Amino acid sequence: MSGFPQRCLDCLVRDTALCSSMDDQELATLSEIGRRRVVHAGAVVNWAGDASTSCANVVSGALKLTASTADGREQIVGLLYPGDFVGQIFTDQTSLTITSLVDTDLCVFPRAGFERVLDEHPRMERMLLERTMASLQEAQGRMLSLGRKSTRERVASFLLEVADRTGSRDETGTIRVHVPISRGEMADYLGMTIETVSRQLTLFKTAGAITYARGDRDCTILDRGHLEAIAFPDR
Amino acid sequence: MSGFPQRCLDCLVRDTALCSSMDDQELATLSEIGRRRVVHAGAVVNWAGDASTSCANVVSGALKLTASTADGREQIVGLLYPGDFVGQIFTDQTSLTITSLVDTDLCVFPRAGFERVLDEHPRMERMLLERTMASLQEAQGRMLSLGRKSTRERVASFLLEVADRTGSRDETGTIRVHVPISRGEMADYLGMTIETVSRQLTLFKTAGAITYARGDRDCTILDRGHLEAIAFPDR
DNA sequence: CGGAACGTTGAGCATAATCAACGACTGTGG
DNA sequence: CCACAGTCGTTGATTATGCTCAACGTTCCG
Repeated sequence: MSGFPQRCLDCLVRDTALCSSMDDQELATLSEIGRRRVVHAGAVVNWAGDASTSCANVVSGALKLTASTADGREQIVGLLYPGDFVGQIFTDQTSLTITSLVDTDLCVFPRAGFERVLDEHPRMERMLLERTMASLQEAQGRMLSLGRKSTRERVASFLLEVADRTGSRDETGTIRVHVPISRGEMADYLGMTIETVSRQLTLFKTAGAITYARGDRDCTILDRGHLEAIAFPDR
Repeated sequence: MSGFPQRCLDCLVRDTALCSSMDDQELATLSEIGRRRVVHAGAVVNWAGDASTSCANVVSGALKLTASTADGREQIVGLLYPGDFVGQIFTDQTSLTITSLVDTDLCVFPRAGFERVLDEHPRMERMLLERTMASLQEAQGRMLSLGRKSTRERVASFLLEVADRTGSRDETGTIRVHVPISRGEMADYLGMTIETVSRQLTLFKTAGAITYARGDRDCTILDRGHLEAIAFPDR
């Protein structure tokens, strides 16, 4: 079957990634230039400053995007999940370091080829535009958090954010949440130190709003209202 | 002369705004739906939460984009200058308050009409995509600043930023800078208080890196290297 | 068993916020 | 013309938030 993208047929993100803007016919052109790549946990996919030669869709797993100062301070500026697009196109140099948080599958495209496909597929370009705008809006919310919220508010917001993305609610109203990152990464995401993250979590646990086993990345939200009241103070 | 956009002919941003992606012919369709609007200093152009019914190009002047918490804390998430595009398209509700910093001319389009023009003009859509990506990258840099830099570093970076955008250098190497915003707005931009901004500026003045008349928005950078060393510490 | 990585907790400290007072400048009204 | 209030910026004193430094417990591996 000529050019029919076998690999794409059973792809986990066929209907959520940028590919979902293409029909099976169109997908052939994209499929031709894409290659699957497995990235093991903790590996750096791209260093800030590298030439921008490729981009990708996240198929499974998770990535973090970090910006850093010359003296080594780090800020996580984004977390990416299956279906998300990664890469800095239309520019020759990257500004972010990309690291996998867990074993991750990528569908990688050479940048030049991807840009050519984009030229010819307005629906995909539109989808990318909408997603870029959504990322920008998310970034604006995070600027508000980083600039104006207390550490307590930021930790509470973060837990709710993760709960909304991946949490599963049981019949008693408790929400099981898997926090995909370490304390250190939470700190880098929230613009604070490991110690402060740990202390704030302990305070929430003491207050009965959450529980978790010591050092564990699984967390149960017992009192969502409590966290919401802290994350979004009305006055 | 059929549909030839008279108003656009002598437009100050004909060659820098999104319009620069269109030839005179194409511009007619955009011109038809655009209307000039003058916004006086301090006026709110849009409140966060309003329906997203229009968008615009900044023709002259300057705008600030602010995000805020329910209890009134504000963070400036962007400053817009002539040639910049304003508005949240592809979404029905706005999330940002837009305020003019000085008397500002806008070229306003109804959102629906603008989106239709975008559908039909891939070069303009591409330009908007590139600009949105640039805004996102800028936002990522600001997340790093807000999350990981000291107030001193942030104020120094800000002065350099403004100098690079609008500063004029004279023969002795000093740079005249007009800071387009009040101390309060600098604080909102940099995620700190008015008092801290003032103190950091005083420190730079005392150190001989800058001068300014008390309370003035015009500032002279005497020692760019000093500010750079503070803004970008190497170790 | 030893070491490394990670998380927690405590003590002390520094940075920046808060609270307060004051000076300079602007525009208004007497 | 001056008195006045209002806004904005500066400066000082005090407080609190969150960082730094340090110690220690746990878990996971070799």
